Amino acid sequence: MHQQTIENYLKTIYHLSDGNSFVVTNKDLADRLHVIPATVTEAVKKLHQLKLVEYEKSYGTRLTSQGIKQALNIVRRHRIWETYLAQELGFGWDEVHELAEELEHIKSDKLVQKLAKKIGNPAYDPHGDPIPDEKGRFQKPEFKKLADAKVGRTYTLSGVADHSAAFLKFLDRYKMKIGTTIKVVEIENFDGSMLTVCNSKEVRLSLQVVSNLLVR
Amino acid sequence: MHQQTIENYLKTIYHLSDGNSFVVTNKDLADRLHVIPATVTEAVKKLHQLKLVEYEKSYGTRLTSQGIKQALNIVRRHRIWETYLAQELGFGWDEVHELAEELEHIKSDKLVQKLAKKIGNPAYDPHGDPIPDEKGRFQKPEFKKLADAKVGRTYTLSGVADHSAAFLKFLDRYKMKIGTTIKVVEIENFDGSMLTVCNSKEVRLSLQVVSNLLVR
DNA sequence: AAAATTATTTTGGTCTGCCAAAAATAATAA
DNA sequence: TTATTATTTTTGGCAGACCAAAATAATTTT
Ligand SMILES: [Mn+2]
Ligand SMILES: [Mn+2]
Ligand SMILES: [Mn+2]
Ligand SMILES: [Mn+2]
Repeated sequence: MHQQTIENYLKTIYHLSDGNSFVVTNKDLADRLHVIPATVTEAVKKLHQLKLVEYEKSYGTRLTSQGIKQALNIVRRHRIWETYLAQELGFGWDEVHELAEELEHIKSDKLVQKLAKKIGNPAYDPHGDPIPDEKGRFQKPEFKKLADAKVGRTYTLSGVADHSAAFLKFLDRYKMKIGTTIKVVEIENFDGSMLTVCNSKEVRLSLQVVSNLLVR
Repeated sequence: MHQQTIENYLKTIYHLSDGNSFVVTNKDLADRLHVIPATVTEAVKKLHQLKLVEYEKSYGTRLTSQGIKQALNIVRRHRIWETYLAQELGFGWDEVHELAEELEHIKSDKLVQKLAKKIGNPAYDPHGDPIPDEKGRFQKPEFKKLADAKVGRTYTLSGVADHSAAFLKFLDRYKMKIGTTIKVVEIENFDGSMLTVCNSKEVRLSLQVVSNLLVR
């Protein structure tokens, strides 16, 4: 099995199982990886032989501890690259994911280590996602959706649930980024939209938007 | 054909034809790419269909202008990465080639452009090889082998003919790098070795070594 | 000019990652 | 508890990148 294929499967299983080792379904994997379920069946069998996943047929797949370890390493690489590209080379947070998707497969721990050092071993990537350290450790931040926030309170934007370039560019237009404070002025309970104050301006944000903004 | 395969073939053809469009032999390609000649036969046929090479059977292969263009772009990427890794991330000149061999395939001109800018759009890579610009232009420096140098003269190390880590580390031990001046004190015509002065020290260099040192 | 050597191409396979369609299993709705 | 629907697995195939061995062609030696 090609290393790159393995890595993409492991990372995807990891994300679908929400970081923990919940069982992941073949169809979900197929959808995320843009292949058909039959392809996934074959792949997870091979991953099983490599002892990277536990696999019970017709039930699902979960990472073994070995699998988690590798998955975390790839996640680390991905997020280190994203952060590096943004901080060191001036890429926008809407551009870094696609590039990191390729760069994460470059096989050199030394390189990742140097990149990380250069940007000061950050704990979070440009989207607010935590970066595992060399040993895979990280504390997951306690976010909540802005959609679940209370009127009158002020929050700090700390993450995004939607990583699409479209959404991130939308946020750019409102100068919203990780760290921006958002005050909830009023919630329209007809459509769930929120009136907020953001960069000293009043902005109305749709339910779509506020449920993809993660705040603290 | 996989893009990466194409790129590796084009780059190798380019190097084997010494930058110009000399005809390259199947066997030479096979040796450099670590495949057997039969594989090359298949590959060059496909490259021909893609109009990237001219190919006359049982004669050889040469890059078309389209092929040269692409080859130069890959060479550019490779050398930009090498320089970036060395200058910006502190990798040794003996380490950068292997990494660049992977990184050169990341498909983003914007990335390469940013890397290049960060290191000041250099004209030469850490081994003294010229870096083509975005349009593929570069002037090839006029090197000569130290082996062909004259007694009593002083030269500047400007390139290396052998890019192996072993050779580069050897040079490191003598603190020789691009820019170091070398004075030829004496040539032993029994074995072709040279007595030189290098970093204010007398050093005897074997024929092997002096024929891989390119000087100006 | 033969003979011997070397290079190239052809032919028949393997392996990997994928898909389409059919068959087998769940899971859900009626 | 049947149907109906959704998911998973099996089966048979395809394309790409490769190789081994045999068949050709070119080059070099004698
Ligand atoms: Mn990403
Ligand atoms: Mn991210
Ligand atoms: Mn190199
Ligand atoms: Mn180089």
